[in-house]
Amino acid sequence: MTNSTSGNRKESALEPLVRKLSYRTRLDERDRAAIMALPHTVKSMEAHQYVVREGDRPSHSCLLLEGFSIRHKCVTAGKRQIMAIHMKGEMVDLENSLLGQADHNVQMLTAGKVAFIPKDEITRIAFEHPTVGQAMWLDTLVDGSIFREWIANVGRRDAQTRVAHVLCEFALRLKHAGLGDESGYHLPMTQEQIADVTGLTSVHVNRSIKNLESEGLISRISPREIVIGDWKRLAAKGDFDSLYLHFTEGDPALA
Amino acid sequence: MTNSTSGNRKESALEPLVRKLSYRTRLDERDRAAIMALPHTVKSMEAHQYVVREGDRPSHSCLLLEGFSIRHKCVTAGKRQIMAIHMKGEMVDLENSLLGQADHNVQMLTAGKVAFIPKDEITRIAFEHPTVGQAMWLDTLVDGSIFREWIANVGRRDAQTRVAHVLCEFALRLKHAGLGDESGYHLPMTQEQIADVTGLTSVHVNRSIKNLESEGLISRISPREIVIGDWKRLAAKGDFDSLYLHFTEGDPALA
DNA sequence: CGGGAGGTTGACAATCGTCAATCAGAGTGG
DNA sequence: CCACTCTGATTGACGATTGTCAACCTCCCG
Repeated sequence: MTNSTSGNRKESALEPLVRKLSYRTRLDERDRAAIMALPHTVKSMEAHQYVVREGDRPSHSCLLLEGFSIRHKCVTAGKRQIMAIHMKGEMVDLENSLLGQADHNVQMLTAGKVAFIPKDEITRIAFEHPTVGQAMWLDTLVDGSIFREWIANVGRRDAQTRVAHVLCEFALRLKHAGLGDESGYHLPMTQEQIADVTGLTSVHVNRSIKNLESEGLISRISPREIVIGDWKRLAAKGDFDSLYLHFTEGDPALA
Repeated sequence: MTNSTSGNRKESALEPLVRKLSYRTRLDERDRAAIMALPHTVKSMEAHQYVVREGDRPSHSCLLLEGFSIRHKCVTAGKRQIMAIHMKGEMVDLENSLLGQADHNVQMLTAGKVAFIPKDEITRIAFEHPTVGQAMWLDTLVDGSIFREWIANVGRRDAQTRVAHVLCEFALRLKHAGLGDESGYHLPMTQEQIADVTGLTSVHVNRSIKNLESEGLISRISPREIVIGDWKRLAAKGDFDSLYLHFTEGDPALA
């Protein structure tokens, strides 16, 4: 694990955050500069390494620069539920740092890099640059929208539909992050991890994937290389409507 | 249905919002006055009446003044999932109004009153009074925390545990809203609605409740009058830890 | 008194979980 | 190059939780 601290040089590691926040909110030059100038530490993380643990009182908020991370909780009987998956450019710990005590774990899914920003700096920039604050707020609202869809996914869809839905969400989010497109992609998770996303068992996830395959909705080069043959049919099977991702929609009043 | 518009008289209907936001964030007099002065319309709503429908482009954000409301989505096959329940003093529509297009429905569970605030006024106050903006942001983060817990609830707990967990959450939230305490309360929902919260069927919710009753964890005067005999045992059965409600915890940096 | 919504119960079916064995691929050391 | 090992994927047999269907009950209200 290597650390590197940077103040506000021209090539700030926080550029992905500027890009992310600019997506739904128009930021002016001073806003951008203020984000880039946020003090931070970049840390290389190994796969499975914890970023935050439930019960912690984090002093920093985290921005994911490379790799994938998950949020999860453990319930009684040793079961685990994954509540979110994050990719390049996403803030993975506003919740835990701003709310005081972490109510869930944040863990690296793959190796990657994370920028740690003191939480006081987050609240400061939100106060001094209200537009930046609103942009982060909007981001939190989109996270909430995804949480709601996941509640519906695990609560009211059957196994095959759940898995298909997750595959669809991945496709669009990876495309949005510049990591693939809806014709196919590399799944960064094991079937057991997909099980923890969908509230199923790994055995049943395997069967569901095989069913999708036998119905011709997807094919696989290797177990994790997903090829989506017919996006529309897969989306229909997965009861997938991308509205909840709020990609193209934004409030013009905030632009 | 009666309407009444009020500008910024002394007794603003928005006082519950001030109280709510003050809970985790220290607001000064100007912040409070600005909230109270927000233009709004108060509307009496009937039970089952929709506040926002999926696909709408709401022009107003809503504050629940009296009664209970739910957020829900419909999935294929006519099934429905309730993603949130709201009570007095909660903003029930920041998500839908700020994100442009509504990704879910908001519907009254009981009769009640709702204050409609133009969404532009919400973004304006957040910009002009950053502390108020941060308070609303924090509120959004707490909502997100509850969403995450619900994902875990429907994803990884068995039927009886899910129902017990929901009963526990209700008890504490009703107490917090000044509507009861953890010794018991009146449930504002039918068993079918509890089913839509827990991802079960009404028949199975009924069996789960009866089981909780036969184990002596709760008793009922009538089907909806819940008496919690032993809070600790019920919380244990429901795998309930109130941390995720973030009642007592707040970031001192934001106070 | 009648109607309706919601609650309760039983019999049976289906989805999904558990257990356990086997397979496939990547990395390691000899 | 070849065992060896480890993790993850795959499959089958069986069991358990939960859903479905349908009946009946209870309470409230006009």
